Amino acid sequence: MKNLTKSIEGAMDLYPEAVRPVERSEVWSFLESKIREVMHRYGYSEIRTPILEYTSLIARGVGQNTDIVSKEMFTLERGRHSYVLRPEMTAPIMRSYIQHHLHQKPGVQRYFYMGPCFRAERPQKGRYRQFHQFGAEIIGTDDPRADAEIMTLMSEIFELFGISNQRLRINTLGDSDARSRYRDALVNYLTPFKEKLSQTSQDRLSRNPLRILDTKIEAEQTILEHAPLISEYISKDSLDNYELVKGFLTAVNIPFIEDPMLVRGLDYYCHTAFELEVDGIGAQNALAGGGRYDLLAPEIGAKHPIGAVGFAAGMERLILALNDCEEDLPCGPFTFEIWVIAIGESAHAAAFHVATQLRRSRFRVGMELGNRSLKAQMRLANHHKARYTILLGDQEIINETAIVKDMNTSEEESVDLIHIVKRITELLSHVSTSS
RNA sequence: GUGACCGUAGCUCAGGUGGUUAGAGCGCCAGGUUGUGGCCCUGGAGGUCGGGGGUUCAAGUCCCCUCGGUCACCCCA
Repeated sequence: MKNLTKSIEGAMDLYPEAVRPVERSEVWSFLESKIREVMHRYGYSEIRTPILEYTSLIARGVGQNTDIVSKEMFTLERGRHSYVLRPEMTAPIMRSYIQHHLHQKPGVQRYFYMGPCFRAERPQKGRYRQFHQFGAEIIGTDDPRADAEIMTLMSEIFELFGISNQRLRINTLGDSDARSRYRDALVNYLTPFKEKLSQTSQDRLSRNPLRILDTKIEAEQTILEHAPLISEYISKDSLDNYELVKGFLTAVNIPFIEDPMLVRGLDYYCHTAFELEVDGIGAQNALAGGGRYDLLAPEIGAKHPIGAVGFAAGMERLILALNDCEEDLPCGPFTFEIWVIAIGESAHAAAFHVATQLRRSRFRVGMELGNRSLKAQMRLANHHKARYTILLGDQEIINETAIVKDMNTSEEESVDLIHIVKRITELLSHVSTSS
């Protein structure tokens, strides 16, 4: 019998005060709000698309021969349709852009997103079956400043979180014409070495030869040393464009490493491609990646190419990279300004009333439910770092008062119940101005 | 999909070569204070040792299977 109280492999719960930062819900909301802030500052609006898409959209958009489509998709069949849990966000966003005629809006469109994606891989450090991506897209222009802006934005987000050892690697893949001519040249060069290549590389030689470039097998890297470079096949326009992108990056002090072997595993990329890596988060060291994808739109049904560039980053990997500076991440129990204590059942109603009044007055108020001793309730107030506790017992109910206790000084005062909100407001405004 | 290692309390982990009722620290609950937190002291709850099968007089410990986890290959965020 299957253990029913276990989440599925490679998918995790996020819950308060989890030991590992990557599972701690407070860490997630903290990071999400920071990311949102930066996105808004750069002028990006949030876009949310369904988690389910038609399988054909992803297959066409991402590319039939990619690893993602050929072996990593969670698909489900229902009736005559085949759906897929989205493995990435770019194709769905482009679909949405076309579907809602968003090109009709004035100016270029800037979008950001964050949410779960799914790939059926074996889980390991920094790689989960349900994982979360955040990213940004500029759609509607081929201006090289868009490429530079995307990388600048990406870099700033990681900089903001104190990730200083980031390395930005960039390359240009050229247009589709250059890519197909380069592809032929690479196949011509590699075919004589075919016997010396690994099985996967041999397969790729016919299906997706560019992917052989980022092999990690040393013998293959040696063979590739004298292979033709993609830069030799790229048009002058494209190279000029690449120079402009690099120039803009340099102008705003974004350091980068040019890597002519950098290729991307998704078919829709062309021209600018980039990857941001960092050490210390395991073998999956790519925090983010992206590039230009002008040809995605016609691939999924648009009449013409649509200039677009974007980046995608992994939330879980970001948190792993932050592990070292864990003191910057939220941890510990939820804190309250006020903790309301009822001593005995006769005080329950009054305590509930006081707590609700204060909550409606925008204070953060905690209260234990059930019948626990005063001592136990005080302990909870302390545990949650309440600044003041409000005590209500038999005597207070008779007098229509409450005891307000300052948890720092241990001083107590009696306050009429009708003035309780006013008094707490005074006390806490004093606290916030004096500290 | 392939490989290596690992599964003992809520958490972090002890439990040589099989041998009484499976332990510690932290956390949790209660008491020490008939209505007062943190510190301290005392006590308590909590484990089918991931699950199933086998070897044995005896299995947390050895063997097999299985389910998970972790890491790596591969690939990507």
